[in-house]
Amino acid sequence: MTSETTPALAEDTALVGFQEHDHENCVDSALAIAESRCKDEGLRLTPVRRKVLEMLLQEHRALGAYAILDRLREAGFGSQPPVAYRALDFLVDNGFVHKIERLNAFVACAHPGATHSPAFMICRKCDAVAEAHSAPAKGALGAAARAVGFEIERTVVEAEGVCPDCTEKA
Amino acid sequence: MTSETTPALAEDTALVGFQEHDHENCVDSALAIAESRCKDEGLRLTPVRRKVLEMLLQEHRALGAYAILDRLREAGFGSQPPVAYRALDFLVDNGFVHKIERLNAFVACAHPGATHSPAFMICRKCDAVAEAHSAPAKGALGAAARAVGFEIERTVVEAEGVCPDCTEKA
DNA sequence: GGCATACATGATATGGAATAACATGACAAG
DNA sequence: CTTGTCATGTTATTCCATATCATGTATGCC
Repeated sequence: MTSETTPALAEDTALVGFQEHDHENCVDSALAIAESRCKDEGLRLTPVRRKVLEMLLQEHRALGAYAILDRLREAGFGSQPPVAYRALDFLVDNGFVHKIERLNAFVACAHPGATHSPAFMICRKCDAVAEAHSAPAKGALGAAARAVGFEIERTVVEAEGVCPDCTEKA
Repeated sequence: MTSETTPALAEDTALVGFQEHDHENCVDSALAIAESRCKDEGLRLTPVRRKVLEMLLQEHRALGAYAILDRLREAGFGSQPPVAYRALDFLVDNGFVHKIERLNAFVACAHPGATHSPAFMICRKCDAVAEAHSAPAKGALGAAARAVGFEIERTVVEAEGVCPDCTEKA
């Protein structure tokens, strides 16, 4: 589901996911950014954590916790659920990885470094996931929240539909 | 996960959204609306389905599938997972119930009758859930989708935070 | 009525997601 | 060296979800 058609579109903003890109480079640079950010902020990007991030970057799609666990086992790490969940917790808490609630699965963040409130487009045919930015608290939801006195701390925004590749094939 | 600490519903009022209301009446009228809509559209609101809807309306908060299953068992229905999931599928497909992805749980729709794309406010302290309307496809996400050719069919919008009651208590 | 069909339910079994609880190891600070 | 903290590992369990097959029930058609 990665690489294939799709012309280059305004690259540097919002979208990564349904477009071609230099994959090798994107994995390496994302890992480098993660390492540097961890160093700066005193976070420990340990081997398990790094491995999980690396494989999510490599796959470039959402992986379930048990798929991650399988790969950890193959790589010689612990293979019980908490091993994966703890690494994922760390990565999610620090913004390196996002959880896709709709799929109960995880993807590497496409915009590392930036603090953001992500939105996702999920293809129901091929499970490809693209990350965009959202500002849900500024629209109708934000108004509703203010009206009743609800304090928004975090938002989940996920659009389900069909990606350009799958539309084309059909 | 959804805590089972409901004090008996002796009162006629409970929290919808985060506001008081005439609970008895709201359950009855919602059931009536559902029945009438099913009749109109040739849908079969069978006993299991009706029971599930009724108990979600009664509880007025998100219930997990197995909590629902427990109640079905008590009411003399089948007690295996598919029984609950099939009823829930029917109710969700027809807009009587929404699934809260963040909680892997289900709530009765607060705006029956209207076709809508709901948004939710979920209190992380007490798990209360309020429903609002959203139009995510009209904002930044919609623009991003159009830009890459992603066809949005459905959206999940869930805000996590603290409800007015819990804010007050703190 | 008898029959075919579609749909609803029931029961079994299994797979995947997530966490509780407890033990060990590595390491830095005092 | 001891203590505290954080990361990892392991066991066990609970909850969420679906595939599969069998049975029942309403409906419409001949």
